[in-house]
Amino acid sequence: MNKVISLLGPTASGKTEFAIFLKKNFDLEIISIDSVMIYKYFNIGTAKPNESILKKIPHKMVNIIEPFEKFSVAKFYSNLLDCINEAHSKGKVPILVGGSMMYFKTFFSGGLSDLENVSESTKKKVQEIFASKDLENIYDFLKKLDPLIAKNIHPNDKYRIARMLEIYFSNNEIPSIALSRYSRNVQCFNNLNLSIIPNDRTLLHNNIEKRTNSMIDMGLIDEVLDLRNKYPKQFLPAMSSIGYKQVNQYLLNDIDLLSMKSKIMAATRQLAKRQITWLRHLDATTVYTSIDYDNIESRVRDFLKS
RNA sequence: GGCUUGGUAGCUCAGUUGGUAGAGCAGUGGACUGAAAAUCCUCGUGUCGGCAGUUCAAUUCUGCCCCGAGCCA
Repeated sequence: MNKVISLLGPTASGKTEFAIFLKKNFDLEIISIDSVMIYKYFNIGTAKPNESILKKIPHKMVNIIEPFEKFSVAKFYSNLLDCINEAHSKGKVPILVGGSMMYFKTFFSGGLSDLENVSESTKKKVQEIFASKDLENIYDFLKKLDPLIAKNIHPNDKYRIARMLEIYFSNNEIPSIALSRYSRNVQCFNNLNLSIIPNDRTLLHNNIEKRTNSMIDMGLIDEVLDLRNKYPKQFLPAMSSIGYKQVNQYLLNDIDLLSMKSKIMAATRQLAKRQITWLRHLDATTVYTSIDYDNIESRVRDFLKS
């Protein structure tokens, strides 16, 4: 009794509805694998199930932190293990549903390297380096410090170069050594992994268009306004996610309503593409080209019986 | 009807003093271990509106035609 079902798919592929359908037929516990739905009050733009659905059909890992809090894969992973254990202790099989593929990857590979947390002062130090030096120089520094790690990072990838410096300063070791240190709990679950890779991109794009329009109709702009009023000067990590970012640009008069919509749709399509790239290369999952209710349901039924 | 102006990649446009063209966006494929819905990389042949003329050579010059915008009647 250590079964775990995973259902992964790109945005707008209908996985959430499908998980709810499965939950009605089997004794499952839904655990969301979504880096933005974890935030409270980010509802419409994340396509989060509404409150009455969440009440009837609880989703773990949804609405677990405040908008101004910082989250991370590490926090996600330890939370996830707790949720899985809790479900198992209740005799339920957890079903992990979502599209945050790095989170899934972390779960499948049994966790992250054993690293020190990065302190605020270290973060600041790294920021100052980036403010005072050219990216090129910083990359050269990393290349001399740790050629192995630099090889895997593109010189333009500011984000990852910064992260490697943070790792270096917090662990007092070069990143490639620090990252190779694991205190992993070996993945000891009995997994059923199901992926949705839509074979009809046009259909997916149409769904994205419909869903974006309906988000706006449902009041996405008001949701962003409310968040801005509630947290006027705070940095909200989820504000840089799709939908929220573009509505903010619209509210600042940087773009008009029409281009706001088309930018949201484009960003969503790009997200779906990246998610599909992950799915093509994550192994050990059974791939479906669309949500095939009958086939997936019988697959789940067999798995639960076994 | 006359004058002005534009018609170049799916979209917005640049360019060729005549040698068949290139950016941004979109799209595609990919990378990705603590903000990942983030961050980053790869990929550009299109009757240069149509027909004819000049020319060794026209998308570029000339003429006519078609379509759009503006102004004048």
